[in-house]
Amino acid sequence: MAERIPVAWPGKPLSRAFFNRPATTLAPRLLNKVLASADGRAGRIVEVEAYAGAIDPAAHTYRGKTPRNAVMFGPPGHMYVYFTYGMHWCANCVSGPEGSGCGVLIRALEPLQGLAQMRAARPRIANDRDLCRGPARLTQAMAINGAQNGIDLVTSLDGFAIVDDGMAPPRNVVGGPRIGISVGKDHPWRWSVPGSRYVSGTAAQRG
DNA sequence: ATTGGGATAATCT
DNA sequence: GATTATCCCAATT
Repeated sequence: MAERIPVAWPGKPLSRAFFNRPATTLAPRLLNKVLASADGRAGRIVEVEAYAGAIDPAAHTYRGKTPRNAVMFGPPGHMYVYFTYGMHWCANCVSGPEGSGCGVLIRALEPLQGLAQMRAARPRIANDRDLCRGPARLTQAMAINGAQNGIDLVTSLDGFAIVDDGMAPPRNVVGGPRIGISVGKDHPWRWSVPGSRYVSGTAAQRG
């Protein structure tokens, strides 16, 4: 049996049960949790989007299971990492119930630890605010790519976990429209920490 | 705040 | 074979 490698931020890794909720329920609850790696990096989740499978034309899983999206149809708590726009990786955590093809896209982090490693991974970025401000930026900063597709965030055997360090999600968050999609724009399934400087998008998109 | 270039895999016709 | 994609960056206004 492999040994669990502690991640960089103190707290309790989220359980399988925590992830086993519908994406639209899980997403706002992930705000203020911490995505952490075993190699010393950590960032607080400040922005997320839910993708709701068969009922959501913007979801990769809308048209059923394919080799690319297979992880999303698996157990909750695993990470679905996909490549897009010819150059970018984005990371989701699979939500429940298993088989529903639903997940939550992590869109932005407030960098907490491993800043030097993040800067090294994104050498052109002058401002630490922009290290993890965007779904493809945070994967670069955290060193997430296709090699992490399908890893289990609950056991954290593959070096990543989402931990609860005691900070509650913001109260009274409201969902807004998702970003970067061409269909399903009517669903208000994007949530962020109000007032956070580390949320992605333009001022208009942030509200 | 807005533009346009960048570069590729998966999926659809 | 064509299209589009859960975007980023640098350069402009």
